[in-house]
Amino acid sequence: MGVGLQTEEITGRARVLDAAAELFVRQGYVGTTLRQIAAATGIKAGSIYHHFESKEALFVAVLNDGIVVMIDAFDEAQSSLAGTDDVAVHVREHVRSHLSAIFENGPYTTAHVTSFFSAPAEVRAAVVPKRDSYEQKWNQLFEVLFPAANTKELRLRRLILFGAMNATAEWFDPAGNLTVDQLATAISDQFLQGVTQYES
Amino acid sequence: MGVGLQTEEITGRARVLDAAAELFVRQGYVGTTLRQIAAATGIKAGSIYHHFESKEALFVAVLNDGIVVMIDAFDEAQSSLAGTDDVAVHVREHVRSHLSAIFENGPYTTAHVTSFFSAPAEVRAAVVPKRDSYEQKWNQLFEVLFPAANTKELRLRRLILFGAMNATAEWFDPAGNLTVDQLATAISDQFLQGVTQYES
DNA sequence: GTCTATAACATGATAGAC
DNA sequence: GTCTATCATGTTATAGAC
Repeated sequence: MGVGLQTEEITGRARVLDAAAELFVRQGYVGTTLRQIAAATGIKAGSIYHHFESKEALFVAVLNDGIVVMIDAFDEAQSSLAGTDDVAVHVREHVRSHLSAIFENGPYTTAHVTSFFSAPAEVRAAVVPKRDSYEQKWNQLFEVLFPAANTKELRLRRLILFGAMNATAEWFDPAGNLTVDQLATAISDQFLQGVTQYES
Repeated sequence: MGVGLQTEEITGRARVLDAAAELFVRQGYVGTTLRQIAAATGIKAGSIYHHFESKEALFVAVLNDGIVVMIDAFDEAQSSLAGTDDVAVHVREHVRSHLSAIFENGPYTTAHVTSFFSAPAEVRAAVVPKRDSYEQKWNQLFEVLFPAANTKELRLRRLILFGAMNATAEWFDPAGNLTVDQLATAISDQFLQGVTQYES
């Protein structure tokens, strides 16, 4: 639900969540302490346990919110594309929506893509259902857009695209020369046409 | 130098390094303790300080060895391609060599690609020179292969490709259905031609 | 080169007052 | 809902014996 990011009533729980998400992005799960999260929230470490039963539960909440943001962005993009048939437009718009979730929707999605794999097994297990449902949306999209390819091939292509997109969280600076939109176009073009356009 | 991986004389230092690399891959830097590394080596935690002056220095050594493996693999691939002009062959062979370094050359390279960005700033700074020299090799390769593109474009394409390649460390299972060679072909094809081949 | 022992400190978590 | 105080444990790192 991206708690605390959209409404005025920012509860104490949401403020803890916001602070935690930001710190997890910068320092990872193990590298972030409850004392740091508490300090960033403006409370003391012990008080966090009024909102979450453990550090792991807090992490699960952050990662889950991260996918929810991505899922919402995906659905919105899909709605806005209802009247279009152009494969390239569909791909570009969904790539843009995924990157936008990472760079323009707070730290939740960024925390998800950067620290899902390094999360403790129990945390990953708790997050996997929603994460799977997001991946299924992409798989289904690809099956519609590329009916000539088989499921296995498309899954591989999706993993390659996800790798390229999620890695941007590690090197792309939205305040730099390139905008998120331009980055989305570059990745989408690359995914659709490759680099053959540059061959001499 | 990939210490301890190639010769018979496996020094105590190299055995610590090997154990550390493997644990860093599985648990990350902060998630791995000196006691675990010592136990995996067959010594006690305090003894590690005979070989390395700190945990950070040990991490730096692992990450640096990881790039050295990649650099060696790159140079070898380049030598073996001396007689070929085919752009696709060059790209495929270098992609294969990069993936081979991750999946078939011990845990050093894997540790590098999975935990470079989450490493402490001082560690990253110590590793950056060699890392840069590897990236420059790719940039130079691309400028030769795609003379029609400008430097900025090629840097962006390289980052997209690196994202796709390095992310495989997180999901690809070399013991599964797909071989490393097949994975390399898929990524290389995707990079060169995109998915347009599947468009209806 | 490895050991034991320990210093010095940080961590997640709990209990009970306000 | 937040506080203080504290527990139990784990952490890197050091010192000196063997």
